[in-house]
Amino acid sequence: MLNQSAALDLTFQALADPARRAMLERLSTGPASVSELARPFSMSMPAVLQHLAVLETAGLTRSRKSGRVRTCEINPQALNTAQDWLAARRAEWEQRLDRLEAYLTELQNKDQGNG
Amino acid sequence: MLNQSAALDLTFQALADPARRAMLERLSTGPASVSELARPFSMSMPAVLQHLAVLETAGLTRSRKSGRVRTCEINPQALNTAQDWLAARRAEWEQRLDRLEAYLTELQNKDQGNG
DNA sequence: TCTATAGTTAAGCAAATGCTTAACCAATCA
DNA sequence: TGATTGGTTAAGCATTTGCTTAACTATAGA
Repeated sequence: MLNQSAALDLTFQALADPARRAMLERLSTGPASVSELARPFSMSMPAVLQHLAVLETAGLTRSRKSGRVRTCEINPQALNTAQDWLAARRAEWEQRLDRLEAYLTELQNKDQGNG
Repeated sequence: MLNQSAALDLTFQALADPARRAMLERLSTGPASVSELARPFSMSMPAVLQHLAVLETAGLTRSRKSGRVRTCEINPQALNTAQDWLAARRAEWEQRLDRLEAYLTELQNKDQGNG
């Protein structure tokens, strides 16, 4: 079991590459084989394999080999970790703005009381 | 103007480091100076500066210098790009599951009609 | 059985990353 | 004015990343 921070490291790192995101985009429409995932890229097979390994290590995809073809699929649950973190940051920020607004309103009210 | 993919590269790459995420977490509670952001880390000042540069280049933060202190703040809008991409992937996946379910239901209905 | 297909491993390399130390500038403050 | 504080730049270095080619294994089909 990986701690939360290490999991986010792997997830965001995996998402930081356009080829890997393209693979995820393809996989979000349904499972695909390795060579099918490789097709859109002008990249050697080993390079594709390495990208897939990064995705799988991050838990963003799973795969199983049957015969000589390996079928990959997305693991949408893994997107949660990333989404939750982003949502939490936004929430904190909104909260802070709310407090700021409340404070400014309070100041204004005091001011009107004194004027 | 950066294209969408390059923006996502920078954003996810910036989020992939625990120190940078910690800085963003701090900033999501309100603005802070460089040295304030540096305090929690056992890391040289230049290292901190570099992390901040990565965040700012990705558009995740902004900063202004007044006197000799530079004040940084989060730019929550930049989180949108990342969140939107994740949401789109999830949506595509859900859609696919829906279609799959519809198809299976259809199969089952046909089967009952023939049985 | 021969051969093409699908994937895998190993080794190597250039560029990017994350850090360091050393040297420095500029705004405060005693 | 001289020292301290806050930040910045430059140079260097170890590690990681993203890719390559070459060599190899295993399954499927003619």
